[in-house]
Amino acid sequence: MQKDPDIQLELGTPLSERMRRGDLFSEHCPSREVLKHVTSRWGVLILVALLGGMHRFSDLRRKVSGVSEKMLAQTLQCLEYDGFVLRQSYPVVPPHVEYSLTPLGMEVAKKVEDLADWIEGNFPKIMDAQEKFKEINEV
Amino acid sequence: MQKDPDIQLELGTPLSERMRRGDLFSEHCPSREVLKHVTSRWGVLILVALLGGMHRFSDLRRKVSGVSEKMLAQTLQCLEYDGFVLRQSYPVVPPHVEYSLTPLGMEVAKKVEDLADWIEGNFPKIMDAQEKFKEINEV
DNA sequence: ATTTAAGCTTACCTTTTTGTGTGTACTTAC
DNA sequence: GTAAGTACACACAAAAAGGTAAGCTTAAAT
Repeated sequence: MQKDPDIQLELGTPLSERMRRGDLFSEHCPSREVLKHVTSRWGVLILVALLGGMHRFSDLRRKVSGVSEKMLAQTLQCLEYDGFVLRQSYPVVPPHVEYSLTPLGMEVAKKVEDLADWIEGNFPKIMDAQEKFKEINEV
Repeated sequence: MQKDPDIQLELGTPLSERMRRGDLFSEHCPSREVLKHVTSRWGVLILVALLGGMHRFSDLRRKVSGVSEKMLAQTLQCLEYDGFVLRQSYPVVPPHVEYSLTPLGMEVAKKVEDLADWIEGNFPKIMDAQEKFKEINEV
């Protein structure tokens, strides 16, 4: 009987450790927010794109095809806030802004790229599995 | 001048290669769907949870705290469809269903866990960055 | 003289995602 | 006799994400 049923105590790990790293399995874990930014629809693509080096806003917009200006700006702000992206603006006309990865950002971006690459590389296998599923479940 | 402006031709990579792996940067790339399933709010947590071995529906519901039954069922179906999760149901009363990772699922799950672990482990650094951002931008 | 471009912001609207509550069929525990 | 657990499905509602179009500033290109 707990006051807040959301707080899960995992007895295997000491409390201090859980506070320091957060525990993604427990609700309201602050790490979930960061995870959301990183794994968001456009977050993934932007991070991977920036692994290729510095990009201007419009470069990113063209590279990550399908993203709207609004979403690009918003996602970049999240990633900047988390310390993954560095934004350098030069106050000239027309505006000139450069986006790049911070050292911290490089690390996450590599993890994200790993995942993305795996999916791209194994896409044929996945499609096979999907076909089999459809056959079996007569969809 | 193209009929479908969404189709981006990246001249660095041969066409056959792009068709086989898909290109996440181009809109409507089918891999984006799979990526969405895997990086979805609950997809990440479910995959990581299943790395710990077979789970029943309710076990997962308790472990991945915050997930609703509806979302759990839906996400599991997506992951099953993609060939990442194996569902074995025993027609007894009350119902008994076991979920586990396929070999393919283990591979993605590891990539996802890598990412999740990195975020959990570096969360203090991220928080520091967030604090600095707030100071500088007087939020 | 008008268009184009840069990098956004804002308001408004649509689509997608997620949550809630209910029902089901049956058994075991209280 | 009633409640709880099991693994969902379904209908409805709320919330979040995303798209669209306009505006801003100033200079260069047409």
